[in-house]
Amino acid sequence: MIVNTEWYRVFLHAAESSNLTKAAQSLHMTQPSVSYAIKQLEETLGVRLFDRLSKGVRLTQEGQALYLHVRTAFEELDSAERRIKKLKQFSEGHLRICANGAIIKDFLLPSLDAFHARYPSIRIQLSQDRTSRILERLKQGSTDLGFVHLPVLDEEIEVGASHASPYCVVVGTAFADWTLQPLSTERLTELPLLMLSPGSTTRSFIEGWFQSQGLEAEADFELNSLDMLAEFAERGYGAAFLPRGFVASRIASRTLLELRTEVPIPDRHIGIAVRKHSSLSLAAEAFWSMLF
Amino acid sequence: MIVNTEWYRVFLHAAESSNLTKAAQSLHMTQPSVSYAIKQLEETLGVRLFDRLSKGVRLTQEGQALYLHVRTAFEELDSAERRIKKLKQFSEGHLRICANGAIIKDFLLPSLDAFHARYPSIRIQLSQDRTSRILERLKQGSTDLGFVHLPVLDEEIEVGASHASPYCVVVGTAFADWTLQPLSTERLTELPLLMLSPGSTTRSFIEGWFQSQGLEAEADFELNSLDMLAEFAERGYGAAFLPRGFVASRIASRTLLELRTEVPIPDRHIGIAVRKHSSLSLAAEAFWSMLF
DNA sequence: TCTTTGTCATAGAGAGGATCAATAACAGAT
DNA sequence: ATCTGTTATTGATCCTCTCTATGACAAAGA
Repeated sequence: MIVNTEWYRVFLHAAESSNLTKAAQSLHMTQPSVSYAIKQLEETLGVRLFDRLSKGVRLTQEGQALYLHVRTAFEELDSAERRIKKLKQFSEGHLRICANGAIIKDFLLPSLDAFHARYPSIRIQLSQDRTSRILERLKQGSTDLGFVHLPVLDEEIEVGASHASPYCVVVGTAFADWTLQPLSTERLTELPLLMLSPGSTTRSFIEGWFQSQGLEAEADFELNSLDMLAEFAERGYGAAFLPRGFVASRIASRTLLELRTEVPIPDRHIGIAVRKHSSLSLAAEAFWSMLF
Repeated sequence: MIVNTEWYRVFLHAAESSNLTKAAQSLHMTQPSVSYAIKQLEETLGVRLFDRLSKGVRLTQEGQALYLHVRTAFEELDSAERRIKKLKQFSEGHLRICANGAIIKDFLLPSLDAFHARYPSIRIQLSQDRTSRILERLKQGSTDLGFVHLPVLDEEIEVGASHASPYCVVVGTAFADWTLQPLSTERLTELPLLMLSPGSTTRSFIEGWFQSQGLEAEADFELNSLDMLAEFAERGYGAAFLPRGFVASRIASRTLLELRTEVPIPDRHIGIAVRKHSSLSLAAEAFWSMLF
């Protein structure tokens, strides 16, 4: 049985006011329209829903039964619309970002500051996570933008724009004499190496650079954050590969020294990842356009 | 927010098939119509509900939230329609009658037999009850027809048709000599009187007859059913006022004797009562037309 | 790379149904 | 009897949905 659900809306109002004229008013219709709709409904269902009295209408037994169901159905639709309204407000004033820890300090922070200054009422949700988990979250729709190092090979992910992030190798002042001339990659391996824990894309990036030259990088320290790497490098434990932006102030103040290499260290490329075909929230759109 | 609920129906199918073309098929519409409806819904709610992919559509976060609500709402409407269908079948094959005990045997039974013979599949629900309670049940819609003694003064009740039911006074053979000549009402009061318990309309009817002649009827026996009254009269305990139809066979077999009275005992009038303006069920309609 | 296939979107025309204004019909109440 | 408040009916109108035809696009395959 297929019943025009708009008739149910009319029925609902009629049942609640027991008066077709009043129902028409609350529905912003005329009384004959209501009368017509009720008649259609009754004929479609094959049941008389109201007894017509001289001063209004009265639900029949069947009408009463129908009313209970229809009321809960429309209450459900009401709550659906309220829910949507809330979600809309929320998502419009909401920016969800995931990024690698390396990227946050090196690249994201200034943009984020600017965004927050311009749209202070937009709530920012920033999650630091590993690249693989960021992609997962994008795919399940629980974040809007993902900032990851390229390349990203996932079929369902799209990289919107990219940004080069220069890397450098730094040591503490204890190794000052290593800075006098450019180093071959081979000589570099003679230094103790400070690296992130295995599995991170940043570490793979560095290992890949060595491997492309037929050499094996062996980590002497395995630490969990860029901060720790910089800290240990400063104290003279060895050499660390870090985003130049991240260590720029330390290099300027000469607590860290940059090594020159014969083979240049390639830039890494930071990309903005989104789920393919997903429509961006307004906030995400705004943030995106502030980045470039 | 007022949203055309038919759009929700389209949305529901689209969400369930993740494919507007297939949704259109299951809705017996064309794909552009579905596309249009979804667009309307999205614009009205101000939210994008689907991401459009190259092979179908995918619910957005908001769409998923909406879907859950809309689904339960339409499930509710479904169950409403199933409920109505059942009620319809039921009420069409269902006759609900209430009647005074006195009327059942005296008047209703033969008609009921005929009705049952003609419509054996229609379920008959017969409740024996007091007049006041019958009127209550009519007013609350829990019975279709009420068979009661007239007059009925209730504002909300309508009496459709009436039928005269002759009454008589009977005694057992022990009082045979009382039958020789017509009795004045005064003499009648000298007999022990067998009556129904106080409060019944039948008893009021009899008391009213005495009172209209300035006499007081005093009950010697107060019993609860016509059968009991006949039984006690037969055994010679006194005189009972009973519907002539009810005691006809006993009079014929001379186990009960009818007294003649100078002032004739008026007929009682049985009426078919219905709630004013209520539409009768098919079965009730059929039964009604068999009565006259 | 080009074609094919499957998808959704758009445009414009058309039809059908909901809506309306006017009025009738009806029942209670005054 | 008349008045008031209700629902039902009618016929015209208008709007909205639906349709056909076509476009646009993306993915898969030749």
